[in-house]
Amino acid sequence: MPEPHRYYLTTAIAYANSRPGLHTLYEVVGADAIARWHRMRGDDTFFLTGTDEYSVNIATTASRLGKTPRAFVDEMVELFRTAEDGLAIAPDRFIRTTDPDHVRAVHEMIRRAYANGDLYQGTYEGWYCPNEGFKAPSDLVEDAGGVHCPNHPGVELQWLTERNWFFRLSAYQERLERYYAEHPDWVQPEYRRNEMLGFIRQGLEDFSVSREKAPWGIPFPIMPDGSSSQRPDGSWDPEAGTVYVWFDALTNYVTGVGFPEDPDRFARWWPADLHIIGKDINRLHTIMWPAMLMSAGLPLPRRVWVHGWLLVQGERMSKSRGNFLDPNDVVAALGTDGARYVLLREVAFDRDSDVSWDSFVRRYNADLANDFGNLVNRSLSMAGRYLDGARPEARAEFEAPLATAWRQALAAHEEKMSAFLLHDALAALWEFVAAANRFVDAEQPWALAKAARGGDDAAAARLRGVLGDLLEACRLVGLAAAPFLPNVAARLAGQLGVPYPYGPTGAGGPPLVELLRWGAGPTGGRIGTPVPLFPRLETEAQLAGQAGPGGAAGTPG
RNA sequence: GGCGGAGUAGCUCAGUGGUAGAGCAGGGGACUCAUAAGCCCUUGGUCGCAGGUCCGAAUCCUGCCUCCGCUACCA
Repeated sequence: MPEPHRYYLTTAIAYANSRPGLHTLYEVVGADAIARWHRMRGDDTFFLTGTDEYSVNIATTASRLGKTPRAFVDEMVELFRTAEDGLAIAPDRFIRTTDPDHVRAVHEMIRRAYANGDLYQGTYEGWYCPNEGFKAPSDLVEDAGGVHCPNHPGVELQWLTERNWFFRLSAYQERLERYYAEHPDWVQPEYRRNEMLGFIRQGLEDFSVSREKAPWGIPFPIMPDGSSSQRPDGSWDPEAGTVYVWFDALTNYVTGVGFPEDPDRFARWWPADLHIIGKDINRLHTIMWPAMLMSAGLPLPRRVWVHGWLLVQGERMSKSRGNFLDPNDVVAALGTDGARYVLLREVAFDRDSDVSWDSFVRRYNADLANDFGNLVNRSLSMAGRYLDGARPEARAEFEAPLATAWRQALAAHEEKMSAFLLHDALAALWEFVAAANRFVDAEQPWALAKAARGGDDAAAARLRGVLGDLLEACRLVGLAAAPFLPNVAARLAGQLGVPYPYGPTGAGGPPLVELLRWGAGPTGGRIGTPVPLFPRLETEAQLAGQAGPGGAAGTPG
């Protein structure tokens, strides 16, 4: 199958209610690596991420801090962008639900649903927890004192009645089931698909898409009588209420690529190739969102990938639990590329994984400092010492044992990347790194060098071949791992004395597959000065010191 | 409660009928190019429990125990 010429991928937009946690940016780091992989392969890539900024809670928090909601989210967004910069995340657009074009896109989605007969006025009523919003009866606990929210037992519940617009999700059950049947892998991993299919088969209820009493939101564009809620002066009639935040949030995926104002751009990028989301919002993305798109007459995304959570001692890392790591601390301790690597290697992309400072440091030292970093360092040092810094060429594929190992490693790596198993994709590359380290000990270049100095021409030739193979191995791993290690990849190329043709976001060079062939590097030239790419981290205590007070999760003591 | 998944070495996991595996962590060794890294060897498991089928079960069947996911409007 030919590679698609364009690739559009998204993350869920992050809820801008407080500073970002590592567990939130994990998803963005994974998406960024996939985006870079596509850019380097030569695909025209559009990577969208951003922030979800409307909600009653945000308005409440802002008010408590004496700020306007807008001023508050501006501050939060700045924190997200700074943390993402630290992780070398390079979106093609950072979308905010407060962006003006997004408001217009949401209005268009609402109008289309209305025109399609999928919106009607109804009444929503139920127990309302001031901290969490409306609660389903099954989510409440009842005792002698009455009914309360299990998460906020001290907060008194209110019985509220809202007149809302409802979306006719019930009308989409069959169409969704058919879509699932005709696109069996559109939700992955498979068990996540099965959960949603089971949910659909239970029958679907309509859901509300407006809120009467949530002023911090996108104005609902339609009055109860079906007329526009926009007034002559351009403002929106507050009587119409606001758009339910999930309807708003999901729409960001089409806003980001030009809906509805730039039809050419939208036609080029939509449907999305990939939505990457957390398992907690699976239903929104694989039931509600496709129904919204069907209603609007738009094609459905090709794939939704549901990743797992970061766990701390078996519990979900989250801001409310307070057991989260600050991404800035992790970057300070491990570096940008080190942080990206340990996150994506240590956490399985298809399920939950326990993380800790200890596991990060061990992974960093074992894989980056000891295995790969040291391989680069020892290979360059030997070339500098034994060959006077002249860059030796790799041997031909048929006489280079590492070339065979590379072919296998690359095939495994690409298979895992295509399946979004990022941790396994890295593991495949690192098996090759281990093979290269074994190769050094098997060949003993220092012994060859000694023989060569003694006038053994065959040993001298073999030495050049062995070192050429090793530098080639380093070049190949550096390039293949570049979506994960974008900064180090460029530095490594400099040390190896080979060009690095890709730009800061991974775009601009030749298709990666060409440069990943054994022997595809330039010939001749000189190597640079070896400088450790990943300085070894000595102790956890040292790390904890660097990490500061925010680094609570898994810190000893 | 219903549906689904999992329990294998200290940790994370692979292994769907034929003499228990990997990585990391732990122990020992030889080497020296290297970030005291790398390489080689190695300790360690009644494969959740109890039955059953089979010449043979981590693997199939039954029951039980434990854990997890989904079971609709915080985002």
